[in-house]
Amino acid sequence: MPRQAISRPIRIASWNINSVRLRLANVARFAAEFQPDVLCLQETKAGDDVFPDAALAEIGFTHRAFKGDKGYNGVAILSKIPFTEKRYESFGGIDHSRHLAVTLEGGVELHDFYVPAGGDIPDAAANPKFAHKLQFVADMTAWCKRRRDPAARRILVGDLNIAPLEHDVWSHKQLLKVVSHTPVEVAAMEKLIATGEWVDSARRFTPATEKLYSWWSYRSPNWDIADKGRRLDHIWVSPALAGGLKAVETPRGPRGWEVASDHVPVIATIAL
DNA sequence: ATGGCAGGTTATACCTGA
Repeated sequence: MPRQAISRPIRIASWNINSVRLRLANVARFAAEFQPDVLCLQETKAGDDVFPDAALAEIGFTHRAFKGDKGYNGVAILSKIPFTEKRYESFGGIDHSRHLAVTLEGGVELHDFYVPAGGDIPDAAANPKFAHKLQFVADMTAWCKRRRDPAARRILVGDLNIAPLEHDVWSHKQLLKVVSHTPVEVAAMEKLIATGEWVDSARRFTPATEKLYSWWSYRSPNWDIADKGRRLDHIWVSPALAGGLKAVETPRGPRGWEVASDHVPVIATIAL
């Protein structure tokens, strides 16, 4: 068979799975019900030696790339579309497995990020985890600036751990001092978006005036009723790809599955 | 205003997450 360019819109998903080994059944169910062509995972919590590579191949992801740390962090790109040039870079000055990139057949760069959560105290002087998070985002911004290319065909997905818009959180006012929605983080993310000329794909389809979440705490027993969510998970595309966006879904269902992750997947349908 | 849960680990208490 000759290699063919991708001729139909493809479905690219991002999901913080919070342990890929514990939630293999969730991945299988998601693959069956939502038919992603590419699934980018974060927080796989598995070193490469214990990553469930064969089980994910069984689920139908014929192409897989992964990089994990023992018990923490970890990113993976699972795909039914061939990719080349698996690579990763270090951001934020600590050698965590928080970035993985591939080039999809057809030449689109895909970057999967897991930005540090940042701890509890939103003060870089008092909380090294918050300082690390801000440094990580600043490094991403510098990286975008170095790689600036208006014609580039790029997709950046992941658990970016920042909810930038007022209606990306259940209460803007109550979360202004809560890590993930503080003004300093939001400003850092706005700078990153502007520098990379990224298009926030979900907000192309859900107006900024409408609440939209991808994460609900495990600590709220009635997560669906209380609905105190945040939109921490994102799919961004470069301007050259924005015109191909067909739809973005953030299904709440997977948050209610047995042994659920506290994040739900985000899925973009896009013509490349 | 607070506390509430969950996963992983050379585990059985403590770190992480957000």
